[in-house]
Amino acid sequence: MASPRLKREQSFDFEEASAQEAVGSASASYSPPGGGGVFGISPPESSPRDGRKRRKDRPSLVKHTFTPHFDGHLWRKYGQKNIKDSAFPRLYYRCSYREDRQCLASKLVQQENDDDPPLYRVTYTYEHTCNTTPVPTPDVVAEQPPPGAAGDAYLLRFGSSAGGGGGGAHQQQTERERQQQNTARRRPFMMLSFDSSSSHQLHEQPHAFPPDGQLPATAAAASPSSFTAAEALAAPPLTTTMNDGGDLFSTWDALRYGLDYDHGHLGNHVYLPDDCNGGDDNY
DNA sequence: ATAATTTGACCGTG
DNA sequence: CACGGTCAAATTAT
Repeated sequence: MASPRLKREQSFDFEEASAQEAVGSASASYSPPGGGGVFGISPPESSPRDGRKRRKDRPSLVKHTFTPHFDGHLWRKYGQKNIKDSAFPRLYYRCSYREDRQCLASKLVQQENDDDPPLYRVTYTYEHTCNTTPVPTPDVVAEQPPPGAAGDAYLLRFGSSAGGGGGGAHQQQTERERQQQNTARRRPFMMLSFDSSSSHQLHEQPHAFPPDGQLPATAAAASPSSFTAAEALAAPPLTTTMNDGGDLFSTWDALRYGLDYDHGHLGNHVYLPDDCNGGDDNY
């Protein structure tokens, strides 16, 4: 009858409290060279009896990006809630290794705008204590989006996070985003789309990318002369010219080819410009 | 069948 | 009291 809600032992008490906002800065690189990292906190192993840390005390990192799922880590969605202050629901993700490696790393993904390339505000809480090496994922961060001014172009910052070669964590994106018609009525902004060899849940998608690595004409044709992420992505010359310092290309190249290799099971990642969900907010 | 996801409800903090 | 956050169970997808 009633819901047997068991008493959960939520004794999350941490020390340290540095809520920094790395807005427009891809400096959110998780590289703890020796007990530091972005958060610089310690795992909750002490006796959480006295220090009643408030929620606000939790170390969190705010980052704006168009690819909230491209941080090189595996996240498991554990909740979704509608925020009164936001027209979009907030998604709660936790490290998939939380139970395996006690990784308390969690992140909140909230859509800020419903622009063609929806901007997501990702709030990272705690660092990954797991030993999993993040896959080289390009971070597309938006730099200070115009609040009210005519934002014609966002400053997309392409950065590569982590550079491990072993490949421990795989990106996994399993959002049930219904494929709506790509009506590029507004700005022909291109979305980042990575297709893997293995077909996943998106059986509805026959082919997101041509084998030759060409960008979908959907936006390609729609962007006659405008800086778009697609251009930057499609820019990398496939001619093995070995451009020194081509970190960007290197990353992308590895992403497009390295990840393409079905070494096991890579997650598909298809970003579609769907104007948020249809009114499907079952409340 | 397994795993991840989804949704609702409860708790904590402000 | 209200909002936000998390957990638990149920459902769905693979």
